[in-house]
Amino acid sequence: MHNTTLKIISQTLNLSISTVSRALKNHPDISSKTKIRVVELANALDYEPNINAIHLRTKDNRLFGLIVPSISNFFYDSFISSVEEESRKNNYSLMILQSGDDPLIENENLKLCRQNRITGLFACISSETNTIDSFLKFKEMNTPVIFFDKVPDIADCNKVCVADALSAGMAADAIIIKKKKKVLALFGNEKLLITKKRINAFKETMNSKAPATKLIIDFAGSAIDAENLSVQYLEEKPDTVFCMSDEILTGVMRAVQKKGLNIPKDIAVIAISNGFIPKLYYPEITYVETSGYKLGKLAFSSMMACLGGSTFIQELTTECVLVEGGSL
Amino acid sequence: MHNTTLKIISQTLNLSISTVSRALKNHPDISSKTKIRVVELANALDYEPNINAIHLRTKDNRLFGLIVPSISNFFYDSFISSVEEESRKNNYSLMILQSGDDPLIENENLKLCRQNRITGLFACISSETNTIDSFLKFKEMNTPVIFFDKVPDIADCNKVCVADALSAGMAADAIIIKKKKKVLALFGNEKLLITKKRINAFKETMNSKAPATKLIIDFAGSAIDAENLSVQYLEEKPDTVFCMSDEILTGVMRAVQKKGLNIPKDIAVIAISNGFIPKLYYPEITYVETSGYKLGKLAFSSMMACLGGSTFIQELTTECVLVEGGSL
DNA sequence: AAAAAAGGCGCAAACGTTTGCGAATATGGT
DNA sequence: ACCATATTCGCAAACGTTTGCGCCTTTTTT
Repeated sequence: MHNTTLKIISQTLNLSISTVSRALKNHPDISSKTKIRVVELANALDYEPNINAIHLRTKDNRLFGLIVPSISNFFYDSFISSVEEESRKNNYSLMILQSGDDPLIENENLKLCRQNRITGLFACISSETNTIDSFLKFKEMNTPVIFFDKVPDIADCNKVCVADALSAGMAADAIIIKKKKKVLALFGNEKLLITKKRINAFKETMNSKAPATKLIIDFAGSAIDAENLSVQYLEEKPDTVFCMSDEILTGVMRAVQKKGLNIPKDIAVIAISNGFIPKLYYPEITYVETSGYKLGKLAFSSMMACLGGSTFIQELTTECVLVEGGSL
Repeated sequence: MHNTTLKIISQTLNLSISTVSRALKNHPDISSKTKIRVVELANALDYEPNINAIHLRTKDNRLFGLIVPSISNFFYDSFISSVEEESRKNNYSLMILQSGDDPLIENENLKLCRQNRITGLFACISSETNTIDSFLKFKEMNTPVIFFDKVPDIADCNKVCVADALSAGMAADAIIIKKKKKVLALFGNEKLLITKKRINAFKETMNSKAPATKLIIDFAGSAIDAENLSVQYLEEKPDTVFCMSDEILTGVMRAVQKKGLNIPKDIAVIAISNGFIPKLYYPEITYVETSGYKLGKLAFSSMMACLGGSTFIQELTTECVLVEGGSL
């Protein structure tokens, strides 16, 4: 059983608990002789401070909550990976929870976060959530909330996003440079803010800089959807297909392979992606990178800014870059 | 600020702290009248019990630790997802940590787990770890450790694995049925137990049931490695390639696409996989499924068995199934 | 009607820390 | 030798719970 406590150390050393406590934190009040004695015994006994007692006493839990629709997702997992890394480096623990896109579970998770007195929350709202009141409770208690990726459509909250509009515009630019004439553009869930932003930017760029280009636009709710739609639209012989996300890309690629089309000879492909999926194919798919990893770093620094006292509400976006594969 | 405590409730209701505490847990000693009063006020004040105080008092932290080389991995993320789900359902919190395959970080993580007095640990050891002493410390303190996926090569510890030997054997059987004559088999890190098991089972099955089949066997440390090796070995015109893992598969597929080979006409492909990657291609890759999700469920139930008092050391494996794509 | 049982509640200790304050001892300056 | 100042340490309260025990009222039993 693991039960070395300050009390035990103090008793065997004939010291008071407070002296031991101070000795272990290198407090100037304590002589170096006793410090050595204490530290040595502590090591010998495998002493580990009881986190619960510390948190109870100090009221600082050094714990972040992170809520995400699903951990098992090629964007979120890299985001989480990034936040976990930073948290550990900064001596914070991280409680990761998944909502399954279910507002009920989401609320349970928020409750868990409140019970655990988290010092800050990273939240990606589920696509079914239509009220964010429970999130606002945290603001009342002065716990910062950093929304990421899927953020609420209201003003006064901290958000970090990949550059939604910019990335779609960059993809459009890349298409225009290659002088493509007929583009199939597939987007995700029509209701999501991220979709709206991307489709608007994409359309606007195309219309303003290359108005002659023909556009076929549709929305797919899943990879399967994207595959079926692609099979259908490829009959119309577009010379390029643009995919708003990795999920769409996987569907499109299956359709392309199914039809036996050669990339980039028969058809060009470009996507907005985290970077993992495009590298699975040969030639690699050209994509505008929206890195979950970078987003995680950004979210974390935003969190630290809030904890540092900044009351400045801000909406940050990661920069994004075009990664050339051979598909365009 | 969030600071409703039992004390506050008790004072405004002219009750003792203990009565309030008991009322909230529906203790039979308390009259239903006061129970109602207490519960109503608690709700009105948004009372949430302080987890730290509870844990300090009860010495039961209801917290699991989970250590994995990387969260951002198509096998582990589903494993984690599964464990998180079960933990939440059973009112446990989960602390997820990644080692980055670095024994030093691994040790830091273990320390964090000890400090947090976790009630149990799910551990996947890094491939660089050569001593598991720090893991054994947990056993001394009666905290169960369930090793998963990459498990130590010693006897007296609890392990859950995908059916390493069986899955490789099944893949071999599938190849034999198709009467393949020359098989390129690529495996992962040679030092890992999982690799040893798979290669032994694969070889044995092939040798005993189809001794005439030519085997080209090699090891790849990464997807890039696998790609390069494949490009090289494909010159020898194997009719089939077997991939020990998803990582290997992605490398092989890039090589196949690079060479412009048609699946399954020019070459057949079969893998051991989680199921995600094989579905990205057309035709889908035939694979023996080793589900991270199922493994997570298994690990969790094994953990619960340990906590339930079972001292029975066991090594469990998930069943596995052949999923036919069109690649063989 | 007296004794026994049951119901409803409070006291106080304990979990393992941190920390303000005061007390004892040692050190320095003149 | 004396006072002032450092140095080193201990006391005790506090963080928010849980829980064994005992006390005072009621109700039930005989």
